[in-house]
Amino acid sequence: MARDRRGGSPPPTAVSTDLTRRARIRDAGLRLFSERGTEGATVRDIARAASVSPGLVRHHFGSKEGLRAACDAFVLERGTEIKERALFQGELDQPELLLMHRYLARSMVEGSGAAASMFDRLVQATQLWLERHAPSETPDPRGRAALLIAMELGALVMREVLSRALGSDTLSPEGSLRVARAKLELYSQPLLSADAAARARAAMDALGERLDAAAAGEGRPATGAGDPGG
Amino acid sequence: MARDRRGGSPPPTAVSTDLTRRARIRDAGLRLFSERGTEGATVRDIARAASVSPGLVRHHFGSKEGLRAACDAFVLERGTEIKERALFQGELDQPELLLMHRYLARSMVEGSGAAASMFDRLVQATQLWLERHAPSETPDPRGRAALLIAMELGALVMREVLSRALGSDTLSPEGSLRVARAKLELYSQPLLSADAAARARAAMDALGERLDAAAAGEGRPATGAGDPGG
DNA sequence: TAGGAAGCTATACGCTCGTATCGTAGGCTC
DNA sequence: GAGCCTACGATACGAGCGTATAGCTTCCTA
Repeated sequence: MARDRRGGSPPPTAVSTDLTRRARIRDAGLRLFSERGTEGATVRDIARAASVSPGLVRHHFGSKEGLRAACDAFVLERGTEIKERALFQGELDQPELLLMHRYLARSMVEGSGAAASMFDRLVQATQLWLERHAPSETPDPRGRAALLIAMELGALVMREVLSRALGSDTLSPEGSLRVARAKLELYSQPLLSADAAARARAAMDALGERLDAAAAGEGRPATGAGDPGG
Repeated sequence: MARDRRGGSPPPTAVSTDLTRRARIRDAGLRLFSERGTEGATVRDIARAASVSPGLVRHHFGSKEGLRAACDAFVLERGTEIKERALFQGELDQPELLLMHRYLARSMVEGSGAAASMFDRLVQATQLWLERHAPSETPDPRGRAALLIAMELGALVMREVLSRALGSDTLSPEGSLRVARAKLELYSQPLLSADAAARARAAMDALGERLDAAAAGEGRPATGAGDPGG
């Protein structure tokens, strides 16, 4: 992925950016995949966005799926690096980080292969964060972390409707500040009173026992309960 | 949408279910749209799932978009009814409710028109729920509710990766119980200490002031901060 | 300085999609 | 029972997709 500039019809002048054409294609793929999904983003569109012929996409990445895999790999590699920089050096307002997030969120909705491993990685990091900053004697720390990450990413995926409902773009400075404040609100005070929580816990324990009993005798199934409002 | 049964190639015998063919198409659309998205679900597949010719889809709904609109309308209408029944009569384990949820979540990811209005409706209901059960002197109750709903739906959309990470299907009795417990955990105890919350709040206030100042003089933008682990 | 390798475009093939059109069968109205 | 409306299937069409291939240009190497 180092700098290289060779042959081709257009004479070797700088073309819009100083990136390799290969890198330009990858970046365009990253952006269009996260905006429109794997199906929605066509090779031709990606090529156009990179100011390149569709054939070149195939030349460099073999196939659309190949480009997809390359994007996955890139996010997996650079993503963690960028995220660490953001977390530990406070460089939070990187548009690159946002792009990675959006790409990941899309991938996870669509169930891409690399998305799953990235999700696992995020869950593990979150679990560590939770153990350090929000300890709890929960019997299922991994479940707690996984659900939190899924919900976090959800807010990103729902960006469009969320923006509409709030009246301001979630990605704009004002909108993201508003979301950040709301998130702070949600994270700093419990939604359920100790009373309600205890009642819900009891109900779930009962359900769990019923489930265990059913497992032994192939009884009727039962689904979850107890979420506020949604 | 009443019962009707007229002409057609197959003699008037009962076909697989007792639903109108029109209703069968709508149901298949509901299912396939929520499983594969608007692009992923083809008219031919939907027709096959409904044991019907592709032409009949067009006949009844005009176009694929028409079918989509009909599904939206159905969810908008029946959805609230079902949800109310679920909430107020405790009938939580309806597979129909789950289908509606999944359809909605997909719609919102894809930004369908009706999804937006449904989202608004959900936000309003959640806001009421929050005011009653988790009062707070937040300056932005609507923002809090909207974010909560977006995150709730996110967990649904991320079902695939979430299931993979947890090791058990989120929709199975065991899996959904586990998710419900994790959710209870998250909702019943704050993730941020009063200390950390105060610090974050101060940082956001500072950011907000900087933003207001910039608004007057067209200064440089700045993006949000302060989310745990994600 | 000849020749192969790499970057790149242009063009075309085959497939699948949404949609349009036509033909047919049954029920309703007068 | 003639005429018409509605339900429905079969077939076809054009567009857009991913992909294959051929050919040109430039650089590297021997």
